[in-house]
Parts: sequence; structure tokens; C-alpha cells
Amino acid sequence: MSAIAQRKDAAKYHAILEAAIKVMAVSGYHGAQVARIAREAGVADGTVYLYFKNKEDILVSVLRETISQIIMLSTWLEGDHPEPLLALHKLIEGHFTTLGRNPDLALVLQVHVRQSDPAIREQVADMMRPYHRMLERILVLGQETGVFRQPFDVRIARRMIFGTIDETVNAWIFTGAKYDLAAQTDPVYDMLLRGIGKGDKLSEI
Amino acid sequence: MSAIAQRKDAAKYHAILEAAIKVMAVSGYHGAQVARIAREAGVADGTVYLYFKNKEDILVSVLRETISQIIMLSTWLEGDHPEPLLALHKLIEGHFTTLGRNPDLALVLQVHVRQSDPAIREQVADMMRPYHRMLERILVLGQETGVFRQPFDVRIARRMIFGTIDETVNAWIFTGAKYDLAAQTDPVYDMLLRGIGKGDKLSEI
Amino acid sequence: MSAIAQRKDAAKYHAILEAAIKVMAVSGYHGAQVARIAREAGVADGTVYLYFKNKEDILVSVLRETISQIIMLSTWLEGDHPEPLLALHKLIEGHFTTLGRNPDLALVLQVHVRQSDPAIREQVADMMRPYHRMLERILVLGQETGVFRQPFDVRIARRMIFGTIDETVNAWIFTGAKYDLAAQTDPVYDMLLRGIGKGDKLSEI
Amino acid sequence: MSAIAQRKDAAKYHAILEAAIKVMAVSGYHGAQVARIAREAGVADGTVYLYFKNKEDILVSVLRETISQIIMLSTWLEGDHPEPLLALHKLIEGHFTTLGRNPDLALVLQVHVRQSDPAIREQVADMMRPYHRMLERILVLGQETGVFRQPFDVRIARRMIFGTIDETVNAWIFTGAKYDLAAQTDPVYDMLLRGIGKGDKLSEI
DNA sequence: AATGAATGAGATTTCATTCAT
DNA sequence: AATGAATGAAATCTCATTCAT
Repeated sequence: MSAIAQRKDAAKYHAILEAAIKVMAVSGYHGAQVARIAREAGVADGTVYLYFKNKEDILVSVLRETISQIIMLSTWLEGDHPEPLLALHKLIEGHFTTLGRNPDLALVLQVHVRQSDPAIREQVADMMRPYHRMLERILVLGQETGVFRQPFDVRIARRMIFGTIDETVNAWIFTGAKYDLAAQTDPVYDMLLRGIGKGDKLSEI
Repeated sequence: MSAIAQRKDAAKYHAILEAAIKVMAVSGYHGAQVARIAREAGVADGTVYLYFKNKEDILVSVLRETISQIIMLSTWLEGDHPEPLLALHKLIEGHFTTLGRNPDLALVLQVHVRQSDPAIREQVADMMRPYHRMLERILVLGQETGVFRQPFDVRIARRMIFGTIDETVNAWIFTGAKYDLAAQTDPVYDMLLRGIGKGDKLSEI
Repeated sequence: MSAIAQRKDAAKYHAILEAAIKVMAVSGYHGAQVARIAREAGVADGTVYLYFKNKEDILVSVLRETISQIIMLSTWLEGDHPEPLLALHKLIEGHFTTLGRNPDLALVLQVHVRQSDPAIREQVADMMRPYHRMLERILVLGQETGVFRQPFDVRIARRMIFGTIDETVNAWIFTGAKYDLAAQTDPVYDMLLRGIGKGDKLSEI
Repeated sequence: MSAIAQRKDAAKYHAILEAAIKVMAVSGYHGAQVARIAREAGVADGTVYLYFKNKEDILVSVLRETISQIIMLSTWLEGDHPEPLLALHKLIEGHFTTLGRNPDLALVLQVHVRQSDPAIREQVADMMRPYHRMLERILVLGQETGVFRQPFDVRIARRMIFGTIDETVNAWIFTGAKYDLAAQTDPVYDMLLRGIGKGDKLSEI
């Protein structure tokens, strides 16, 4: 929660945040006018600035809240399920479930975040770091406990997993978010474990 | 090439295009002022509008030229290498090589495109379609010829491959494009074929 | 009054309108920069756009207000003075008085309106229609009640009257608006009634 | 003819002039781009500047040629027909005939001239002066020879005549130039001579 | 705390004019 | 004489942010 808002009306704070998600989903970050966000939230233009430092702060706050939600969910899973295979499955499921529930949020996260100023991207990267760290811890643990195959580069595996999740969400959004995203968990999980190759053909090149 | 520029100076056309890539890499699409692009290209502001309909047309042209370059390269590979494993390897290599050579272009493609108006995203999607189609053809052929394992969903595999490539480029950009992107080809290719699992553990969950 | 301005400061609305008349009188419609109008009105550039949709809307609003003022004045006269001779006299007097009081407005109305886009001229024509209708009603009534001579084409008479009024205002403006325009009422009225011919010479050609 | 063009191709000069009339009739003075005039005339943009000093010079030249045509015609009439009634009739007829033949020219003359810069209006006023002088000479002669009624102000009569002609042309243009303008000569002439009043009612007010 | 009218910096785009060929 | 690509000044309009109420 933004420092400014600590002493103020939490309901209004979240109303603005949700209005921002809705407006940005339609118009993108640059297209989202503060005035429209304010109207959508049912407050005056100036009120927005009582809760957020500026427009950029709104976007960053949306991201902070969402990412921390995904991470909290996943951290909890990591603690409860030290079994790496299960942890990975639950991580994917958590990611798909969180975004699958709120397509507008997903759109903002997948598309609109990546624009905006470098400063924002920097902040987003910082926020994502714990998520990536956690994914790497799962992978290392999986290798150590022997449930994953031994010799692979953890960073490359992490990028494959994150990239696949990301692209799956993207595809879901761009086809109109019509099907159940969470239902993609099992096939994606399976695909990530097996790869596309056959055991006996892997060293051909 | 933009229709407008057909009869004019092709050198100037490309100078503006490259200036645009450079400026957008630094400032993003919305941050890139036409005046700065013009100065970078060494032409007057108005000259830009002799070669491009408007600012959006510049971005779209950058994308069109780059994507068509990647696709032409890949189509060629597909034709020459009907061996799916090799074709896939070359596709990844082509993608990494093209973007690895020009980090500014990569930044625009990976980051700045995804913003802007829905109209642009629509156009980008249209331009990417042949690329995705080709990837799917390789996968189907690989299944039919038995070099890939049999029962997987081609669309999910395609998303894994594209997502992994994409995220690999992203990671390379955000760490400053310091290492050789093309060198990622082999480990990424290998990871996509094998997945992260061990053969005997795959059906545990 | 412009719909936009309904809920806002009416004083500021009129200040901008009068500033626009002043600036347009000097520089014409195309020469009148919004920035100069704003400065003349003592508001910021952006404020103008809180009260008017765009520059064209300013000009149209000037016209709407002025014409409706002349018409309201004249409609009132028509109701009160069913005597056609008197009504005509008062109509001319009203026209000359309204414009005679505000040479800048007259200049905009006589000169600058007629330029601009066809869309504006269309709107002006629409606004003038009630004026012309009213003039025709006076003429018809005058014929029916026998105070005007019988067999003349009402439209031609209307054009003569309007053209003469118009040209009288024009001449007044172009000679520097130095004399009292309203004082032209009687001689013009007299000229329109009598024509320039002698009763016994009229059918010579 | 413009001084610049003296030594050059007269056909091209007139081609540009007529192209300008056509383009201005559609788009107005400010809307008429030099490039479009050039294309319409079948010459390059730069060529226009070999024949005319600048865009304003084109408009002024259009006016000069047209007005001088009307005036030459009328001067000739005045010389040939010292009979004031006939001279007036021929003047109106000449005006209506000249413009009636070329609605585009009429549109430029009636509508688009009146905009533009004060400098142009000044020049137009200068060009019109001989026309107004001639009209006044006809009126004075008519009074002296007793074919017009005696005591009227010549300037007011002149404005009535010119205003009526002008408004008649305007009405013709704005209704789409569909009927024969020259056919208005007789009724307009008649109306100007008789006025709208009845002989016995004229001094009532 | 809340309002929303006012601000004004800033960027795209047009188009008359020039000048090297 | 003719061309037309290049120029660059100039002006409208938007919208994040402020501040008096």
C-alpha cells in the first residue's frame, strides 16, 4: 500500500486501483487518463493524488499488489510443499488461477506494464525478483533431491518455465480470454517436464 | 517498404527507420519524439512525413521489416531443412542471431511494441502469424516423422517454444545485452527437447 | 451558449467569446491563434478548451449568439408591430444598431465568417434562415395588407433588402466605422421603399 | 498579368490561374494547397513560383483579371450607352452573365476573397473602386437627365444596387447555381427602380 | 479529506516556399 | 524554364497535476 494512503480510506484506495486496472485494460497505460480513472472510481480527479503520488505510482501499485499476491500464494506453497514437483505444479496453478480470475488485470500485467518508462520496468523487475528466486530454489531443490534430471542450467530452465507460463497467458488474452486458464495447468506442467523430444532422439544434433 | 517511399530515396528511408529504432530503444514509443528521430536521421522534421504517414507508421514499419526478415530467414530454413530437429535448431538460432546483432531493435521489438494502441498490436499479431504457423508445421512434421514424442498438444508446445525464446531474449536485454545471445541456442534447444523432468518420474503427480 | 459551458463560469465563457471577437477582427479567423485569444481573455490556453470544443466552435458560438440576438430583437418587433412598414423600419434599425455598437463583431460577421470551412458556412446559413423567413413574412404581410405594391417577387425583394443592409454595413466597416451606422436607417429604409426610379419612367425598357 | 510572367509561357500562366479558381472554389483560399493547384494545372510545385510571387499573388491575380474583365465590359457599355437606364440594365446583365457562366469563379469572388489577409482585402477594394465610380457616374447622369427621381443620396443608392446584385449572386451560389443567373437581370433591375413601396404610402413613417 | 476548474508545457503534423539538379 | 524533394516554422489540442475552496 502506498505510504501516502496509510492514514486514509483503504476502500477508496482500492477503488482507484481497480478502476485503474479496468481503464488501463481498455486503453493501455498511456491511453488511461487520470480523469477517467477517477470517474470510474467515483472520486474527483484531485482525490487520486491524495492516494497516489502520480500516474506512474498507480501502475506500480497495481503491479506491486498483484505480484505480491502471486508471490505470497507461492511462498506459502513452497513452505507447505517442499516436494519440488508439487511446488512447481502449484506455482503454475497459482499463476494461472490469479490471472485467470481477472482478465483485465492480466492484460495490464502482460501488455501494458512492459511499456511505460524504463524507471517503471526497473521497479517491476525488482518486484519480480523474489518470484524468480523462488522458482530457482524449486529447481535447485528438485535437482538435489533427484526428481529433476541432473545436468541443466537452472537459469535457462527458469526462463523456459516463466516464458512458457507468460506466453500461455498471452495467448489466452489475445484470443479473448474465453477458456479456463487454470485448466492449462496440467498440460503445461507436463510439457515442461517432458519437453518435446523422444528419449532416444535427444542427442542427434 | 512503405508505399509512400517507393519513388523516393531508399537510403533516407532506412536512415529514418534506424534512427527510430535507436531513439525508441532509449525512450520507448511514446517517449520517442519525431523531432528527435528526424535529427538522429539527419533530416528535417517534415521529411519524416514524406516517407511515413505518421509516427505510428514508423513503428509499424520497423516491425514489418524486422519480422519479415526473421520470417524470410526461417521460411528459407524450413524449405532447405525438412528435418524438423534441424529446422527447429535453425529457427532458434536465426531468431537469436537476428536480435543478438541489434540490441536496440530487440528492445523495441520485445518491449515497446507491446504498448501503443490496440491497432498496432493487432497488426503485429497479423505479422507474427506466419511465424507461428511455421513453428506449428515443424512440430506436426516432427510428430509425423517420429522425431518428437507422440502425444502432445501442438499449440502448447508452440507456446512453450516461443515463450522460452522470448523470455531468453528478454533476460538478455534486461541484463544489458552483454553476452552473446546466439550462444544460447544450444542449451535452449536442448532444454526444449528434454524438459526438466527425469524419464522415470514424469507421471508421479 | 455552448453545452460544455452550462455548468461552468459564464463570465469566463463570455470573456473568451469577446476576446475571440477582438482577435478575429484584427487577424481573421485563420489568423486568430487560440493562444492569443486565451491571453486576451486572461485565461490559460487549456481553459479555452473547457468552454469550447475547438477553435471552430468559438467562431460558431460568436455567430450563434449574435445572430440569435438580432433575431430575438426582430422577432419581438414582429410580434409587437404587425404593421409591416414599421416592422421593416425596426428590423433595419435593429440590425444597424446591433452591429453599429460593436464594429469588431461586425467585422467578424461580415468578413471572417464567410471564409473558413464549408461546414461553418452551412451552420451560418442554418442560423440565418429564421432571419430570412421573418423578412419574407413581413414582405408577404405588407403585400396582403396593401402597404407594399402588389406584384413583386418576395425572394427578390428579400435579397434586395438584405443585400442593401449587408452592403451598407460593409461600406461602414471598410471606411473605418467612423460614422453612426444607425443613422443610416432612415435613408436606407426610404431608398428600399422608393427605389431609384421615377414613377413615370419605370417601364421604358 | 503578373510582372514575373511577362516573358514566360502565357498558357501555363492561365492554366495555373484556372486551376487555382477550381481548387479554391472547392476548398477556399486557406484550404487550397499550392501543391494541389500545381497538380491540377499539370505543373510542378516550383513552377507556380515562376509565375506568381506567392500564394496570395495567385488569389489577387484571379481577382484582378476577373474584376478588370467585368469593368472593361461595363466601361465599354457606359461608353456605348450613355442612356443611364440602359447602362444600368447592361451593367447588371454583364455582372450576372460573367459570373453566371463560371460558378467556380463566382464562388471564389463572393466567398473566398473576403477572407484572407487585410492586405488582400485592401487590394480588392482598390480594384473595385473603378466599378463603384462607374456606378455612381451612371446614377449622377440619371439624376441630371431626369430619368431617376431627384433627391436621393448617390452613395446609398450605389450600395443598394451593388448589395442587391451581390446578394442575388450569393443566393444563386448557395442554392447550388442551378438556375440561369442572367435571367435575374430584369426582375432585379425592376425591383431596384421601383423599390417595394406604393407611391402613396411612402412618407408614412 | 475532497473537489474539480484551471493550468501550461509539450508534441504531432501541415504546407508554403526554396533550391540543387 | 522546369522540377519536386526537402525544409522548418508554426499552431492546435491534450492531459497530468495543482490549489483555492
